[in-house]
Amino acid sequence: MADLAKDEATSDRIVQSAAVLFAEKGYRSTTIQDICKRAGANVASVNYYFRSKENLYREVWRFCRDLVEKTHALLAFVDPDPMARILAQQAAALRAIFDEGPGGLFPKMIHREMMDPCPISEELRDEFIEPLRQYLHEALREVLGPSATEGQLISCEIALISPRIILNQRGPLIKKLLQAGDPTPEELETLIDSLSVLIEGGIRNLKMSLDPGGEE
Amino acid sequence: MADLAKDEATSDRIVQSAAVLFAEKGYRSTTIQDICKRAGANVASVNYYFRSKENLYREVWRFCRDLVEKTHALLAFVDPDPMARILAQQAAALRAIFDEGPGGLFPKMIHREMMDPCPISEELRDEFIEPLRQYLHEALREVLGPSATEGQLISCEIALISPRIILNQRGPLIKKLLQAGDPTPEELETLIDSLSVLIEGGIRNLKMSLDPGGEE
DNA sequence: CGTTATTTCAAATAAGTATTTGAATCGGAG
DNA sequence: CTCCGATTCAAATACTTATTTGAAATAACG
Repeated sequence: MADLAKDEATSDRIVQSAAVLFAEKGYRSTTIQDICKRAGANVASVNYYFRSKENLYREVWRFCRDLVEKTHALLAFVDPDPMARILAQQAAALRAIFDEGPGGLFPKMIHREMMDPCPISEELRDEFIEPLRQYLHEALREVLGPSATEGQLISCEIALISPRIILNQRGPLIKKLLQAGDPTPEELETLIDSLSVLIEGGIRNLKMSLDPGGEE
Repeated sequence: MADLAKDEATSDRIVQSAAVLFAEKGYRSTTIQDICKRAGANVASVNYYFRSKENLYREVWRFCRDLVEKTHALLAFVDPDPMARILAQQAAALRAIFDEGPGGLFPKMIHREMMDPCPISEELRDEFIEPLRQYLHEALREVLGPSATEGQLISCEIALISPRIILNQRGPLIKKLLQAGDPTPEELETLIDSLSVLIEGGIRNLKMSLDPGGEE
């Protein structure tokens, strides 16, 4: 039987290789052959251990989520200031995108999935993605108050999440904008800072347009 | 010989069908069979008239661009206030994304292309996309002044362009956020308004962080 | 060692899609 | 009408990629 506890079992190597490739290129653009080459395994191994590519994808999601939960309990520390929570989540998400290590995998999977539907999108969204979105939604509601419409909250969510997705994708646009390949750590901090300043000013402005005599 | 001037020549029907499908699903996800079915033509027609899918794609770009130039001369009217130019471009781009008519095709092609590289990305970017980006870049420079770094300008570009791309893609995220399918015209205007308020406040905040004693 | 279960592998199969081909059809010029 | 080039078409080809298969290699265990 497959001894999954052993160090370099083939099925483990496949999950790990697949995680990196799915996070980087998405479900559809990653072929079984790529995965197996990287894992040093035969093409038949994926179907031997996981029955199908789709099933391997499910496994990879669990693997990445468990990785995150093992390292730092997500959202454990809750800042009382909702704006601080929003900005912290944003900064963490952006940093994860450029994190080469295994901690970056789960956010990358999420951002891929938001863009490019795979055959089991629905299932994944409810289990892995929706909770994080809810967290953001509630923080926004708290910042903007009861007079904000749902449509306005959604606009904020779009403004927050879309840069993450775009930066994660490393598509033609980003390649052009970040000419010199990936940003250095300092450039990354600058980027995160600027995007924070933009989003914070944006949300403040929206709040002001709702509630001209704001309390401050 | 193919009489392209005639009303419903097959090659015209193919270009038009292809434009709609490429704009909606991107280069890779659109098959020649889809295009031909929509155009009521045989699968061999694409290669008969255009030699290859790639070449048809080039043709579609020219077609969409010419469409735009015929209807409203792009960027012809230049507002002296750079912030107004930025917001106008943003609103126009967002509206185009939900425009069912042929005028929406060109922006949709651009937004697709920024996300999903096709075999001739480089060529297209230089010819069709870069001029629009330059326009935005210069307006941002004018708003933020000489003390803004290039990195900050790029952050603004990302904040502006990424919501467009995400909304254009109609991917899983947007499907979830805009539950009831496409927004009604009123919802669309609300969305555009909110995003405008967000971006305007964001850029103002960034300017303020550069130049604490702003002239106003 | 020998038997049995597990794992690996190269090759076969299957399914999707772009491209090519050669015959059939159509439409206008003579 | 007849002929000829232009167009359409169904079928063939080529390529990519997921999946299956059956045999060979390996490990487990008596």
